[in-house]
Amino acid sequence: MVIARCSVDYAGRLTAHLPEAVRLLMVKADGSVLVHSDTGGYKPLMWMTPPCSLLAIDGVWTVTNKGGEQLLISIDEILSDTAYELGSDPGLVKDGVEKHLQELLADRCEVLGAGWTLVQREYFTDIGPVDLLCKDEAGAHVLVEIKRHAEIDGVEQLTRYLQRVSTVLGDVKGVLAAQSFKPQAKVLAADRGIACVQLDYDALRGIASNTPTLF
Amino acid sequence: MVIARCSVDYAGRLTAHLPEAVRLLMVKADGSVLVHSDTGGYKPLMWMTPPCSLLAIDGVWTVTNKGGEQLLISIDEILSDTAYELGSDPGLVKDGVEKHLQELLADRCEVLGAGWTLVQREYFTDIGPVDLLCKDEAGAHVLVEIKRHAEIDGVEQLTRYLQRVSTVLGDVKGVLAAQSFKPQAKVLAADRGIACVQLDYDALRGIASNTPTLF
DNA sequence: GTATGCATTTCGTCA
DNA sequence: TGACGAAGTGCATAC
Repeated sequence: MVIARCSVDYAGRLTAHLPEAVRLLMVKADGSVLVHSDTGGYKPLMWMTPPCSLLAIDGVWTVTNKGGEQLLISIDEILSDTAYELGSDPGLVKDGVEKHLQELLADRCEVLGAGWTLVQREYFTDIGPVDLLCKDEAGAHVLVEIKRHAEIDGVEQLTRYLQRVSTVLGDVKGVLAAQSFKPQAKVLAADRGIACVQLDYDALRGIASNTPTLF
Repeated sequence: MVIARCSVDYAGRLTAHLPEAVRLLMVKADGSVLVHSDTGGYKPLMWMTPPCSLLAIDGVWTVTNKGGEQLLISIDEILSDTAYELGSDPGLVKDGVEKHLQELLADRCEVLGAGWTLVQREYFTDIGPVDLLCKDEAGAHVLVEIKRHAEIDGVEQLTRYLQRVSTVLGDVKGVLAAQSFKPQAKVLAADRGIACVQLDYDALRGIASNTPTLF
């Protein structure tokens, strides 16, 4: 970890240049290099992802990638230079993403509609897997696409599935299930006869006493 | 900048947990906090984007967001603690992104087809701007969508533009121009009568001597 | 302020 | 390894 006044150039998928300024240079154990400023969130100003090699000659660091991309760091003054062995990191545990929503809904697809039953999770088509294949109370097939936040892409995706699956299963309905919806997604879904069901993650995780809002 | 043995918990848009290990904690001037391990590219294991506030009590850092998201860092042992004022950073200069491709193509849309002329760049429709509106050698309108890497979404996008614009300009052709294509994008484009033109960025930047591959 | 589209997206998963 | 979809996406820009 080096704090230095430096200028940086990147030549790879694009070209970019950073004028001279004081920045934080981080070199990780896997060889990756990060150039951070004192603002701007978690994304570095410039970086090189592993695997890559670092060559330091005459105050110029040359970081080279497998694909021939290069990061050139010209160091004018070093203000701090520290190094630590951190060791390997234990993995992190996540919860609340789309896959989890899918598992919950698979277990209780009755929240999508009274009397609905699950036929298959991850129902496979040749253009990709459909999240849920259900049957409604009348026994008709329904494709369910699950999103955390539904946007226009989700509607397009489900539309493609519906077209594809209808050639196999005949007439199929579509349901877009999400915790929240963009207005445009709702409009496009309505235009294509796709129902939108708003999910309540906490309610799904808890008891099936809550009925999702239907609109 | 602190190197410490710590465990971290995040509760916000999702919940996540990091067991105790030695990690790098970075606190930027704008208040954002980054938790880095020694591997894994430029993305931190956990983070909080500004604006946010940090409260340190009894070896527990509590980072809180405007939206009520929280990052809890329990520090068991501090191995290093350094601080520097970096000052504001001058902006960086980029080159080679989609907008630049668009400018280059606007100047020489003849690489899309012999005798083609530019009608308008950023041609506006009520569902968004079309990158280029051209006329081919026969005087027919052509919509051009430019991508660095063309995927299925680009085809969908251009399809929507074509439908929309055809109600105004009558019959319109579509061209998807990109430096590279995903196979699926090519197939779907062909299925919808959209031509794909592969671009050579270096050639575009240089002399118009190179003819792009047409397929 | 909200919606839209790009990103050196990065990152995982699965065929 | 390549392709495809999700992301605590972040970020700039147009409406």
